[in-house]
Amino acid sequence: MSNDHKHDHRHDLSTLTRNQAFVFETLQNAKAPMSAYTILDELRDDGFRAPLQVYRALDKLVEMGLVHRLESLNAFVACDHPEGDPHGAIAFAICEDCGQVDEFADDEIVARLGNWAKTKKFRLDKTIIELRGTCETCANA
Amino acid sequence: MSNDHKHDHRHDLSTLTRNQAFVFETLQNAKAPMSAYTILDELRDDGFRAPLQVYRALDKLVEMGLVHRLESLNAFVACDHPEGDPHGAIAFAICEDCGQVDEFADDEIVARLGNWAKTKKFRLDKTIIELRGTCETCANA
DNA sequence: GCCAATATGTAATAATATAACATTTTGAGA
DNA sequence: TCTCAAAATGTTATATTATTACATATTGGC
Repeated sequence: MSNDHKHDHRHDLSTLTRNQAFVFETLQNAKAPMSAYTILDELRDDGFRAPLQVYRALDKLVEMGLVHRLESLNAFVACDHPEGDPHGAIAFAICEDCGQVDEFADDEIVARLGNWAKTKKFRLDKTIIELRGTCETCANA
Repeated sequence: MSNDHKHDHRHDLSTLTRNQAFVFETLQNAKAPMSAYTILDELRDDGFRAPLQVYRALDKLVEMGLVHRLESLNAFVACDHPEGDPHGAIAFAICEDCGQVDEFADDEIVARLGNWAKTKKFRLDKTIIELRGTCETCANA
């Protein structure tokens, strides 16, 4: 059985620490995924000086489910889901052109992967689904 | 429509260049995914001296469909499929413990993702599905 | 207030990946 | 076979992403 549900959005934003809040806000304002180092550069003026400050905040935010890491980009996005709406595995569609990310869930896919895991007795911790391509807008441009 | 089928196993192994053959053989003999730098270290004795020699061979091998890149590991594995058996998107189940990778296909999942893309008019170039967890053997150990 | 857990600051370094440029090899067609 | 363009290779330097190690500060339950 998957435990992707482990990290719900139980976390009140007011419980974020100073650094976590800065990083989260930066990601929320971003139009596309950001690398840790890009975030760092944006936060120099707010007293950030080292990568670890960003990585540590990101670790927590991902753990809380407020931020997602895009493995195929080595970058991060703020979660798109309505506050407090917990979810299982999510798929990301990433436009190579404009960088925009569309986040969606498909229960049937999650179920099929869970089933495969069950059959193989594979203990599933984390599911990564990323689609790379071109969004409608960029395809028409 | 996905064009994940673009890179079939049309490529005769005899068409591999010297460097490609070395890298491919190294991956085929490996029990777990290898990073580019680990491959480089294994091939020092065969005249490899720089990362680019490995990355360039990997690029071609991935293009040919003989090797897969695991995005969540920044590592590479030799394709597991019988020679000449073309395939669409593949899922990888990666054991965090022993590193072994189980490669599988699920047409229904591919279809659903393709459908999502069609609906959103997203031009799908590449599908990444990676399951992180613990394999049966390691779970019992 | 005490103290343990958590968060932060900072420097150094490790791990992964690409840019830029020179040279060599390969293979299709004249 | 010769030619020449495409592909592959060699090499140095550098960019990008991520972690280790250690010191200090803050927070919150008791």
